[in-house]
Amino acid sequence: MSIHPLRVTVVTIVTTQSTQRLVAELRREAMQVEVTTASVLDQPPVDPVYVVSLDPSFARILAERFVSWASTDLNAGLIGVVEDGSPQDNEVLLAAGFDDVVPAPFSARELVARIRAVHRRVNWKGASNGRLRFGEMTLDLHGRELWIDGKTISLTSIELAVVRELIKARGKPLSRTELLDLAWGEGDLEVSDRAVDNVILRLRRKLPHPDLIETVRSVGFRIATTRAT
DNA sequence: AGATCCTAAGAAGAACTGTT
DNA sequence: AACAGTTCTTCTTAGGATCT
Repeated sequence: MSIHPLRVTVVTIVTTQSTQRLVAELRREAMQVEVTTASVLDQPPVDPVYVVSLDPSFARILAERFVSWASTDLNAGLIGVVEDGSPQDNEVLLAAGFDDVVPAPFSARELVARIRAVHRRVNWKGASNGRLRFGEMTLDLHGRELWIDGKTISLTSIELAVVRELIKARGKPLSRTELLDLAWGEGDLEVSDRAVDNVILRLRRKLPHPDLIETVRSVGFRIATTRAT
């Protein structure tokens, strides 16, 4: 069995000593590393993992841009490295959709381990359509897991189906009837609207922020496109 | 008043364990 | 290894409480 080196792109605005040390360490770990600037934003992602070195003054602005860019490809993972960042900076990046955040100064070995972990998640079972992303949520369709704010939430099959359809609707409200058709399927099984209510309730209990699923009165439910923090 | 939320209870199936 | 019994998990329904 041949082993292909893991491809990693390091994105940096300003190349610092810390960045150089990071690149050297990744290469020592037999990773195929490319260093680029934010101009990478203009191109579709080609590597499985992108390590983004962020100055805290840029972090908040750039975070959303990076995530929207990487979301166009369901196989790109994002790790933010924040120079002199605060816990609040980490929270902002995780909430924006980064898969992981490592505050500098960091242990190179720890970062390498985190890269491998994100790579495993991103390339789960090698499926190209195994993940759905929307805002701060990433849904692993195969592993039945939802990642929010760096937390992993296990879902049952019906919870997974409901979240999947809400994410696919991308903020558009879905009625209970639509959710029954899409998540439960259009088989002979008779399921009442209350079943939808209860799955939504269970999901809200599991989510770190229950308001991520909004009730649209007289219409149905939708994934929140914005959330007050 | 109608819509939504929440809790409790029961059914069904899956997973686990012990015995042969 | 195969089977049976037990336990656990998931899903659904019903009904009352709360909200708009």
